[in-house]
Amino acid sequence: MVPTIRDVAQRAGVSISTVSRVLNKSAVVDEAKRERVEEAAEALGYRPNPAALSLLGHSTGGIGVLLPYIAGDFFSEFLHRIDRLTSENGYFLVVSSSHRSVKEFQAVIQGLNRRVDGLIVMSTEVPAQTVCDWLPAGLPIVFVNTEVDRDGIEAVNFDNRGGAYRLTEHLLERGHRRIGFLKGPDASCDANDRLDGYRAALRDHGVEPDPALEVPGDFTMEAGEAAVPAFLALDPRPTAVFAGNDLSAYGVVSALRGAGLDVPADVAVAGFDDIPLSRFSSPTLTTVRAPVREMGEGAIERLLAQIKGGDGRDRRVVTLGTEVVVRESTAS
Amino acid sequence: MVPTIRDVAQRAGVSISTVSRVLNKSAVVDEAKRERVEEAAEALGYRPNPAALSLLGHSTGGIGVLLPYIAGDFFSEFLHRIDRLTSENGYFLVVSSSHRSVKEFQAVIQGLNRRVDGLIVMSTEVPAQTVCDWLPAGLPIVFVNTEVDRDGIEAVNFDNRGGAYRLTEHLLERGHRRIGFLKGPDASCDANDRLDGYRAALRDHGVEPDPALEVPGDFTMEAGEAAVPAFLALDPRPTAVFAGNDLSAYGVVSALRGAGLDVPADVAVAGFDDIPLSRFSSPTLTTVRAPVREMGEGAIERLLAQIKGGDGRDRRVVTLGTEVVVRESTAS
DNA sequence: CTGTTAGCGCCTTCAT
DNA sequence: ATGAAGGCGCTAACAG
Repeated sequence: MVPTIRDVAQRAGVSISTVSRVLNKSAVVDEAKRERVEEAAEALGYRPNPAALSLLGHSTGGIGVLLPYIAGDFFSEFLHRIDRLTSENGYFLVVSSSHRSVKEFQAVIQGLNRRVDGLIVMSTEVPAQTVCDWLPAGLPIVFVNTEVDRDGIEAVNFDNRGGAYRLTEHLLERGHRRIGFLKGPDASCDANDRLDGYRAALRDHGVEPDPALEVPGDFTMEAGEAAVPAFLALDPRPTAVFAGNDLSAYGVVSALRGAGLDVPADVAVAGFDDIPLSRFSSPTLTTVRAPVREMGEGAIERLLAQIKGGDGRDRRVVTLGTEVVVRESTAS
Repeated sequence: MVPTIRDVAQRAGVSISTVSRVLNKSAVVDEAKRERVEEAAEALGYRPNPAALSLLGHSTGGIGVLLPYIAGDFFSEFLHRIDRLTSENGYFLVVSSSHRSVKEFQAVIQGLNRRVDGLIVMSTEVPAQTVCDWLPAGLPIVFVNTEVDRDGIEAVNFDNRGGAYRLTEHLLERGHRRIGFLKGPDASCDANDRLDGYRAALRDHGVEPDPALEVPGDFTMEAGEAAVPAFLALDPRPTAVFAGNDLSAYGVVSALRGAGLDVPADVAVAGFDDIPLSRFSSPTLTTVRAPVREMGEGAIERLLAQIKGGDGRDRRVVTLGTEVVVRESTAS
């Protein structure tokens, strides 16, 4: 069996309280006994039972991370950043990223409740306020890339709208006036913010947004391929397509080529996310880059601050900037 | 405060034992009381404290996953597969993927000990036996892509050596005789198995491996770029380079181009992993595909079987096959 | 300074 | 069928 504090006490010939005091340095203990206890603990390989600690209301040592299912590098990079800072601070990560419904999402988040000291939540479909209502007040939470509809909530977001706005401006500068937009999932706030930015840029440059140019999609490559016939059927045909994310942009590129059109000569294509592929594909893809690393680090830093109870924290939404990356797929 | 079993008992006008019996269906309880208890629990939103359960020696509900730092899709796809099956079975995932040293790796793995019911460990540098020695016997573990040096250990590996062997054969068939090999980290068993496969294929086809053709690397793109001068300095210069993984293969491609050489016309390049980029890059990359999905699902299934105590389990290493994917970068 | 004791929330005998 | 009591491992008062 795993040794308990009692085993250590027995081996050192002291009471369990003395052991506790030594190991937690919570009081002064006779030098000789201290050494005996330390030796005994070392010899037995004693480690306090985390369940007992957390039952006493102490820290669980866990940090929960809830993400939607995200493929690839955003996921791994984000988690990696969090992981580093988390383990450096003696915490471990409890991760969940597969929720097929809001119901399931809620169940997972509530199941995590007393298992972690704090939560980092990326919720693209459920607003922050709702998530908070599922949990006891006082549980530290930092949201990431989530719609925040109330004050007093901490979040690290990035500027979807601004990125889409500037990417659209880039297309306008290149002379495009008929710019198709491939939408993301209806419920996704990322998708909606990007659409907003696209529309706003058009308006601000004197181009009235045309609903016919906005084709439904869901961020998958298949949706990108499926959307191309709709774009090509328009009259006049769009000279550029702004896809809601890189993955679906590749679907668009692939289907356009299938239709005998060249990218960017016949139709320019742009995406959003700057996945690694975008730098290497042929053509390389014009897109918008999100500050993944800063988001991960920012979120965990603010969460740890909340947990450590520094009450001078700023309960607010931080929005990090995004950067337009111009590449071949929108070359004039 | 979060409601305890006592709150439920009080609200239902029964003792806590009765509540426990109802909620766990551990004994027959009077119909009327049962309903009252269920109502009370529902109304209060009662959920047993996981710490208390685990203190009683019951399940913690956690499954630990230890991975080395892996960029991109292998990581996210693997974790995603595990996550799905894990949460479907009512467990949650405790993840750690950043260990800069064996010491730290050991600390993390030991820290996870009583927090989880079982462990999935991918250890590319420390053999399975050593990891087992750090933990109490009896804790369910399944290794993934890890060197196993003793019987009685469960693991899901994939055939690094065979994949490298067959990819080398492919290059030989294309007529290459001077094939450079860009190595991975010395301590990585993946890297070593791939090197083994490369050498074996050469020998089996009557080509004596030349140590000068084996250039050090560490699986990063930078290492790939840095290695190119060494390859080009050889006389005769290699006509093909087999990089230990895709990422470093791209470094090689990039630096070869920088040196004015064409891939594959002047030098063929191949990698290992089949990252998503490989299908889209220019040129598309010849590589070896690992069965990520099967590994994730296989590992978690076998771990759950261990946890559920089915003792008819087969304690052995399962090695999944790999597949050579021929693309443009090695076209004749 | 140090040992004893009372819980933390829950399940599980043990009586009733 | 049900309530009372013991104890999982540990810390934090409380007595010495």
